[in-house]
Amino acid sequence: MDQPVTARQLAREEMERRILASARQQLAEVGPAQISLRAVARDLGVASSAVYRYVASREDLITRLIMEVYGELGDAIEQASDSADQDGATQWHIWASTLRNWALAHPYDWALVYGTPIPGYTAPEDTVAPATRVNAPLLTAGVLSGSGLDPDLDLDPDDTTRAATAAAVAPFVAIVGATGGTITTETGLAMVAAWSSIHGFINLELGGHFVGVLEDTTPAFQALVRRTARDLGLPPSPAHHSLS
Amino acid sequence: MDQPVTARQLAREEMERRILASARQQLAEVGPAQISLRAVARDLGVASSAVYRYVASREDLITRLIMEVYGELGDAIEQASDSADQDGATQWHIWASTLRNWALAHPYDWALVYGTPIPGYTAPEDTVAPATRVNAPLLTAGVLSGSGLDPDLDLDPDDTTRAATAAAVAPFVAIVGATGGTITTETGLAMVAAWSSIHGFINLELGGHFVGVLEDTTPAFQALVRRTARDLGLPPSPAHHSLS
DNA sequence: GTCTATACCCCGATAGAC
DNA sequence: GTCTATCGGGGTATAGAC
Repeated sequence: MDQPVTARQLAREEMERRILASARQQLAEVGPAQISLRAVARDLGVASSAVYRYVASREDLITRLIMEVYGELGDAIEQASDSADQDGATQWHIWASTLRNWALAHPYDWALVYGTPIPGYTAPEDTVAPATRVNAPLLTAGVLSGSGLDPDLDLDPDDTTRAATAAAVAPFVAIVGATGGTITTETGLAMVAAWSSIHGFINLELGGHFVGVLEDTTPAFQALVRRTARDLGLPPSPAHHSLS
Repeated sequence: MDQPVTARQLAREEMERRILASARQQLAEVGPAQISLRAVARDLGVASSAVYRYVASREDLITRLIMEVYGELGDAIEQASDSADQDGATQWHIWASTLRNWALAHPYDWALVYGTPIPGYTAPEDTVAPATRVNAPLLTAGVLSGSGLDPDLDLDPDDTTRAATAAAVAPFVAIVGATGGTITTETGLAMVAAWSSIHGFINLELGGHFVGVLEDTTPAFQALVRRTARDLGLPPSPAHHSLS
């Protein structure tokens, strides 16, 4: 089926690349909800109708942007993850710090994928796979398998609640199980909590909600990461000063 | 200075009320970034120029919306807070649950104040006061003062980092101190972490990021609240089954 | 594959009559 | 205080010539 690469194909790919790049820049200037095909066309110096040869609609453009952003964030996460030893606590620190640093450096890209959903737009299933990559290091690495989480950490008030809670996180526990590791319900809950706190901190920081509350956000975030590492049952690691 | 209430004033207040109500509805339909004065005018059946007699600009309208939303959320929080005993752990559970339930019931209102910032819009200082009310119960109530946080919970790797961390949360510690309570740096950090995790969970849930990960989000959230209560050093409370 | 032209919408904000 | 009219933009998407 695949023809050898023709000049036509190369030109098309180049144009697609330019369209995406222009849209990315626009995203950083006006935000996700205001992205428009016409602005892309203006930026590239072509007629707006020409863009429709490469992008089916505005929705399609946004979908591609989302996949590209997930891809780049996934790359950043993987690259940072690979360049370190496999110590669980270290991996966790690296993952969290990389996520935050990337979000601070690319706030609109972050908002596109983890911010307020764009009204009237619903992401197709194509975006699920690249989204998974971002969190993959946490599941596949030894982050959780080495968890020495306190087994007597019983937070559930009664058996009924305990059962409902176990059922609630079952899919997550199964996902981790599919990667080879095995975790308890309690560890799954700790993971969701840790994940939530990282995202929450980043979003609160980006939203300016720490102004007047935190003098310097970075040490507070580092403390948060250390706290969650402990909650995850990860053994204390050596210094992490260089992780921002 | 204040004149007795004239019919003119009543009419004006009624019109202002309608404009805000219409904008609120629009917010729920098209999202914060797409709110427009013209749509409000259309909705109310008046000329678009007439709206400018009541609202100075689009920015002004958004600011009023933000203050109104903060006000309503603050009301909900205060009401829920007052109708319960003053046990710290219970207050924390109520605060977190009320926040989440309100967010799930009013996702666009939530997004307006805690979601991705609107590009090109920066909130004036008028919005700070109503925003504070939402978190007030956590500071003024005995939530933190009764904290029996483990004093040997030393998460900081060295003295330099410890000092930087203490300086980072100093404003927050001071805010709590101004309400009469006194907390340690460690408790302040725990508070920021707990706050972050609640917000993060809500935003991840609203963004659909728990689909396929959590079968039921409510028990997971309850477990998160219990976990953060423990992190805050709050003594375990009796049952909280009815808090959803 | 790109163009012009078009149909049919949207917006913020202001001027001036009534 | 409301109106019409206007300036000067913005947008999605398609049709049809080249």
